[in-house]
Amino acid sequence: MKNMFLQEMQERGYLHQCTNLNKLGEICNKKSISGYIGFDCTASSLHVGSLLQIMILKLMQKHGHQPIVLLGGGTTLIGDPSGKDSTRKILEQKQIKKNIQSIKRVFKNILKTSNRKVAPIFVDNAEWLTKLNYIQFLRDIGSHFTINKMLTFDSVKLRLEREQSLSYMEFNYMILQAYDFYKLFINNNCLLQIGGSDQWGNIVNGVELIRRIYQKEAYGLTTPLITLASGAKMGKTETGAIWLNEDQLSPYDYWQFWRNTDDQDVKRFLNFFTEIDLRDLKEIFEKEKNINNLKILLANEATKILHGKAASKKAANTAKETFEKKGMGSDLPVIEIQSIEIKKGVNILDLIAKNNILPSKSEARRAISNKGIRIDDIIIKDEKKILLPIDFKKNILKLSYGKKKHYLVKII
RNA sequence: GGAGGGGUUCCAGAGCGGUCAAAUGGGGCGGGCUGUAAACCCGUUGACUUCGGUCUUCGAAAGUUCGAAUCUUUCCCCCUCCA
Repeated sequence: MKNMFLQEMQERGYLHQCTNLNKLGEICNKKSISGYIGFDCTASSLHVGSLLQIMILKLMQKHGHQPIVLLGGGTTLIGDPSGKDSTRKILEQKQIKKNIQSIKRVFKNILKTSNRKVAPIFVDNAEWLTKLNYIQFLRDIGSHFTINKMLTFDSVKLRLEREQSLSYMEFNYMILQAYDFYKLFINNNCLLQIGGSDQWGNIVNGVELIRRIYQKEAYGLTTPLITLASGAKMGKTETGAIWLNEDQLSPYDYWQFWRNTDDQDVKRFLNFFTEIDLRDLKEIFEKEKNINNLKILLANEATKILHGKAASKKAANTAKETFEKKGMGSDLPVIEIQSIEIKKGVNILDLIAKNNILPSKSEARRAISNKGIRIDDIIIKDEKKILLPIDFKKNILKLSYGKKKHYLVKII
């Protein structure tokens, strides 16, 4: 008998590997379990690369299981060597604490918090990792790991094969992650750890540690690595990461990110990043032949999950207003100028550079000579253009850089 | 510990006394085509500029020279081989 939760995991494409799928299914059928995913706290916000994991936590809730969000305040002090060629710069504890606070907000937006049974539990592994007694830890936990085995894990093996240095500190990462699982198993009765496919080794270590110490079975499950049709990893566009925190990426820009999805990725992403029922999705795919409508649907739904219905609608309306009607959407970023300044005249280059539309005047000049700057959809040809009150209709004007970046310049 | 190779602009990688803000490729950005897609084509890719130029960059510092990414010295870092 298949379990609904795992079945949906599979159908949505979230499932890559599992230590024991059948057994886990049986347990999930009998009772609600809690499972955890660990998140790195290197930055003050997660980006879309972590979104799939968060969707899984949400899916757990849907099926009555309780998600545990482990914010790795302790492990971030060490740095996971998985999938990395070089040691990351080590952050200070204070910064990590700040990051955790900031990251938490996203989970509170996305996950259901009202129903106590499935409300997410937040834990920070700094709580236990920073208090470990070294000798005691080596005796209790370290004795269960053999170097022979550890050397075979990809995270270590690849680094060594490439002859990239791996510090002893990083080498210990997998043990710490195994210990996390062990801790949560005892403290929170957490039976399951989920992670990206690069976490498989780390997860299996946890499962084995629990088996060694308690002769009990815990479960591990990984998700596939999501790549874009272009082959790039998700979330790290060169323009800047697609942050989940609103203060680092506006709902409008987030909506745009999804709207600009590659054709080839759209259906997959609707499965991954929306909560639309799978049967409904199937029907939509059959009926809707205009791929752009699917992209809009994706943008609407994905933005709704992160920023809420109202923000999603607003972003969609702004997009419609701006791109379809060539007008001014209200959700476009606003640049304010003092009316005294505008009476004196504001140089277009200064305006662009000072408001970070482009990083320097030189780039602004270049953009102008490449026909990349428009005011109210008219190409600016003169880099010496001075903005004066007559350029504004009703104290407002639309400044565009390229086809997609639009700003409202307002006189205040 | 001994011997050698190397650190160049976002990345890879040329340059090895002036013609170097630095070839070429990738990536990015802009334009064209289109559908706010992909592919393709074109342009652009240190900063400031009164568009004449000016200023800051080739691991760091000091020096040689009219002139240094290029030569010398010291220092820092990485790699390879031998022990």
